[in-house]
Amino acid sequence: MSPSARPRVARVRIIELPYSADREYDYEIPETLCDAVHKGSLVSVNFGASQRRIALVVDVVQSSEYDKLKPVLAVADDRFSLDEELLGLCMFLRERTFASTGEAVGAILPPGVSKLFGSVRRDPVERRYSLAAKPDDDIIRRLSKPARHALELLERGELDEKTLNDDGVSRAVLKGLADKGIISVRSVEVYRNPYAGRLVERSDDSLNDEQRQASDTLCALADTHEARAALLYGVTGSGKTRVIKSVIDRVLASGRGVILLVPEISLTGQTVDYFCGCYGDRLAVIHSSLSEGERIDAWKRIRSGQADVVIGTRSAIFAPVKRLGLIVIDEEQEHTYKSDMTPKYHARDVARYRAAKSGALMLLSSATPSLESFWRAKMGSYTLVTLRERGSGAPLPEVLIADLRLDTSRGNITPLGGLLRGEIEKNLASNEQTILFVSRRGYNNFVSCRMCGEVITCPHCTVSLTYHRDADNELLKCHYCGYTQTVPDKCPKCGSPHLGRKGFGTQLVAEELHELYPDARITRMDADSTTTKFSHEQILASFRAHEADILIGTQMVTKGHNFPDVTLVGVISADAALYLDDFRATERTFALLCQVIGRAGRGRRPGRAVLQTYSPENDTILKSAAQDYDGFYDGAIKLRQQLLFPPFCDFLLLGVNGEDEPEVLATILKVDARLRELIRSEYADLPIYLFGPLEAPVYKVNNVYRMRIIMKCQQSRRLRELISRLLSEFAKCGKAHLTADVNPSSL
DNA sequence: AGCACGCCGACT
DNA sequence: GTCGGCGTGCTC
Repeated sequence: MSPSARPRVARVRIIELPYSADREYDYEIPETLCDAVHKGSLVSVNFGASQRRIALVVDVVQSSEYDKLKPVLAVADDRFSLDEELLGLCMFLRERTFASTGEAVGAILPPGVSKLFGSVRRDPVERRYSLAAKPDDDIIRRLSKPARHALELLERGELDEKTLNDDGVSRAVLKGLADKGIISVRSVEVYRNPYAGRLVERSDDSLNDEQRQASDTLCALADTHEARAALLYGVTGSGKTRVIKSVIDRVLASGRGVILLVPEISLTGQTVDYFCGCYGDRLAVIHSSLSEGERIDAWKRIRSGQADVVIGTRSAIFAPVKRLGLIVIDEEQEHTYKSDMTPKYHARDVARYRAAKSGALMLLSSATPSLESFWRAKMGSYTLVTLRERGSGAPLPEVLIADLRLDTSRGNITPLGGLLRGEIEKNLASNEQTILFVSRRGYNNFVSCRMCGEVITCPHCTVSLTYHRDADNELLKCHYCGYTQTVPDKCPKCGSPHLGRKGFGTQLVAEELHELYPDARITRMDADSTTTKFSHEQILASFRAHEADILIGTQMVTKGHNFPDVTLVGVISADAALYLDDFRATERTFALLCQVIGRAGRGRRPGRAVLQTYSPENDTILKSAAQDYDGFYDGAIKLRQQLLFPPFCDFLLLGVNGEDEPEVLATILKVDARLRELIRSEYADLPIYLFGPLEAPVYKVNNVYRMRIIMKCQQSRRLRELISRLLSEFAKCGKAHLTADVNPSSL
């Protein structure tokens, strides 16, 4: 062997090891695999006592300190290995979110990692036929009728089997011709793409002066090819999508790729359609309800460069886009961008990392930005680009605040107060459409005893059950674990038969409306009525076609749909989300109300909105009624600063979960003691406030008990080191599991 | 996580 | 005397 021998040692991390064992191990690369194994390869190895494991190669080196190396046994399909950029991303994710390497790889790669070995997946192929040799007339004469027909069709060029079949040419005929050498066959890999061939009319995407200016600013940032971040802030209807489209065009024209994140695919059908229309085959759509095959194919199209625009939900931030030039996060404040399952990442943090690595522009877009992002924009770390005009020229809707206390004092206990009923009646009379928004968060629609006050709760979770009614059943359902039971005829605690429903959900509102306005056509849209894949789209399309007068729905109805005939929007309870014990409650309420209000009057006729509330003087409600984001921001950010809340600090949530309650309690106490000890000694330099141990707001879910410690701190390498040590020490406890979540979406 | 090793109780 | 409990500890 010459001294310049090829590197023979693979430095790997084993997939599916607990946090404490997740470090680097060295393996020898056998001669036969030398060319195949590289940084980012997935390999199979024996680990410990002859266990076959999958491992990620993080480096390839000349030699190892360790002298008894085991060999690398096999290498997985190289199309699913990580390139330098994705490998870095994987390590970033591992460090920032305290995920194991396996969990990080799982988030980045499309198929289950475990499926990379074992049975070989066959790529789906399609046969294509074309003319080979020009047959002489004599032959032609001897061919069957369908065969001659096939030749005619193929005169114009290559065709796929399905098209030929549709034209009456069977597989057998084609095989015959192919055997005679008259036509040739080739197999091409096809990609499963449910969005392929979706026909969408191109819409007008010209820009007004303000939009043009915004676009110019953003394009200039993208053109620097340096890591940049910007916030596009503009009211509903100001044409943010058009501006985004023009920046995407610019980046694509420079030969670079784009990722566009949306909060939820099913709720953003119009946006997806719009971009399908713009980019056709170079677009890949990624979201959670793709099948595994579709997901793998999307990944391959992106990795190979055939698709250079990706639109998708949170996980699309990991798409292997080549020469990434732009990452757009639409509706940036939405909490769906924060993953609450391991790895517990925020898409915005991943975007910032990727933008930094590839010299791309990260563009956040919103009508009601998160306080964190708007603050960063004001502080200058993001370029702030503002759209003030409503592009359509339509004025903002008139907002009426309905004081529900007036109705209650008159003995009216109904979700529909007098003011709102009056407006609905006006709309019905003039044949204009209405949207009613019902928030089902919090204690809506539960059953309680009128005598002792007992609330019927789920036996597996510490939440009340929600009342549902279909054709002829009355049922109580748990929205956390799915448990269902019938409505009891007497109180389980005191035996009283006087059980009553409190609060209201979409169903109750729908029933009330039916009673009040038997002739009105009413549609309901919520998690119960949209169980099948495209039912959202059907309901929305039918409503847009004015096949119903009133649409009742939850959050789903608030997203960017354009309904020109809607002139009235009603919010059944504007308070519902205000008093949740979460520090982002007001911010969410504000954004939600602004969005709902924005649904009204997007056509020619002016719109109006009715907000029903028990606290008409509440500042958040007043500010949202005035669509005054800037005013809301000023107040809210001052409060955050006084209380030292994000963005002025970070939260880190340590949780202990387990089915054995005493075990969970014992473990959280041990974690707490150890944490305090570390903070007092080795990590005394870190500024940390500890709260807890506390029960999680929903203490038991699906029979899992949840305790937590909340840390107010400042993200840093050293803080992560502290947490990482804690996780290594406690991850081994089998019966109660310790997890960490940095800046969780709610506390 | 697995799977060894290891040191104590009830069985062929 | 052995089989088997699950408490530590290691895995290139």
